[in-house]
Amino acid sequence: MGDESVIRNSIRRLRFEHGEMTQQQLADAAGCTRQTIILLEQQRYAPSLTLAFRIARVFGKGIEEVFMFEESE
Amino acid sequence: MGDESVIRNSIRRLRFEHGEMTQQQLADAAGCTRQTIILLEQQRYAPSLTLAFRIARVFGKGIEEVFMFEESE
DNA sequence: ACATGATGTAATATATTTTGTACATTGCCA
DNA sequence: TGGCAATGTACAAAATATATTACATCATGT
Repeated sequence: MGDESVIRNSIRRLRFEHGEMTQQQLADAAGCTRQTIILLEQQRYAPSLTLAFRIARVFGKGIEEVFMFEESE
Repeated sequence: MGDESVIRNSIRRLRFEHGEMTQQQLADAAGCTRQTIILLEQQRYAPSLTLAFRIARVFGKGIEEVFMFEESE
């Protein structure tokens, strides 16, 4: 899928809205590494659908409230 | 993420509900290969979040209407 | 001044998703 | 009967996501 569609996310904001939750705490809650959270917050890549579900669930949100799909055109 | 959480999907059903849409047509509309659609319909793996968004969008649905997160416990 | 916790960087290794290609099967219809 | 469209299988290769480890920086509190 060599397209230019991009996925943004609000992880950083949500983390702070959840009592200054730490990257490490989120990683633990979502079952991934802190490194992964860092890269996601920096919008370096889109997560797997599985991880997206898990992260959204930590915040009690739906996937599309956390991750935004940005069309190519 | 070596866990046992599983993602199910309703692609096959949605395809038929959309005028017997062909695997190839869906693949084209979603910007992936027919092979990928086949494997997804067989629940062989979870798609990337990007592809999940694209497929859902082809059907005019939200991600969570097409892909279901199944908790480990 | 020092220790500590939170964040960031970098490099490499592993896992997973997606493609590409080639071929098999089945059902349909001229 | 023969051809074609739709689906499926198998396998290797490419692309991408995630983990691991180790170290850097900055702010805070003592």
